[in-house]
Amino acid sequence: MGLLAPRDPVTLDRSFFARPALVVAPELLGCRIVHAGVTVRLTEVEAYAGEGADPGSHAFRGRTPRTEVMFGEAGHLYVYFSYGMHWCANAVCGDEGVAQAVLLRAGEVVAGHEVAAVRRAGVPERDWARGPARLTSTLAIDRAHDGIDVCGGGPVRFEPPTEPVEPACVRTGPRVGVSGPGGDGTAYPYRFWIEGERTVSAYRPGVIRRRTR
DNA sequence: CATCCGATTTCCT
DNA sequence: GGAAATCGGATGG
Repeated sequence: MGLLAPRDPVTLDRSFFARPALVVAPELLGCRIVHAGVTVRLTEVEAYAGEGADPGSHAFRGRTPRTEVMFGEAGHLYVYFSYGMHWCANAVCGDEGVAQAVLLRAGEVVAGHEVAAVRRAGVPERDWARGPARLTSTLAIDRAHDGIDVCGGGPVRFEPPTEPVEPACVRTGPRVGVSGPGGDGTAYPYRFWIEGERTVSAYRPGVIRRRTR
């Protein structure tokens, strides 16, 4: 398997997710997430390392009621509420007790166009899942799915790519919208995307916040 | 493309 | 009590 060969097919079982988020993240590119009649092929994700290791992570300062699922078993969804009106979804990674996750940032609808068109009425198709909150909106994922197991035959599931993603097309760079120390992203180039995809969200630097203590 | 601001939870002070 | 937030839609240039 040379550097330019397509990746081996992946099996999206629990052991797939029970690895470091930085390993899982690029392998999720091209995979599909299925829920409520719509299938999205992932084109952009972001890794979040664990407690104490990643100032951008919600789990940086340790366990809270909100972040509890991130510390739990891999292969569950961590869904959080953002800016008073949006929901964003992560796949929990790593060993139990290790709070790592991969944020599902963007993708393209590859099945269920009719359902998505109703759910996202008035929105151009390109934008249906172009952004983490748009993605969950199109898939009808919200608070009810926080903590849900995606490896156990439940309503939300992942599927491997139908066409392999060329590793040469995988790019990495600064995360989007992450504030706090390292918020410029350069210290944490944990975003991964597929080069040339129209659904990759526009880069917006995080607000660089002053030290809060 | 840039800027503006909404509407609400979470967690720190 | 209040700042900050893994954002997105609207509007203006």
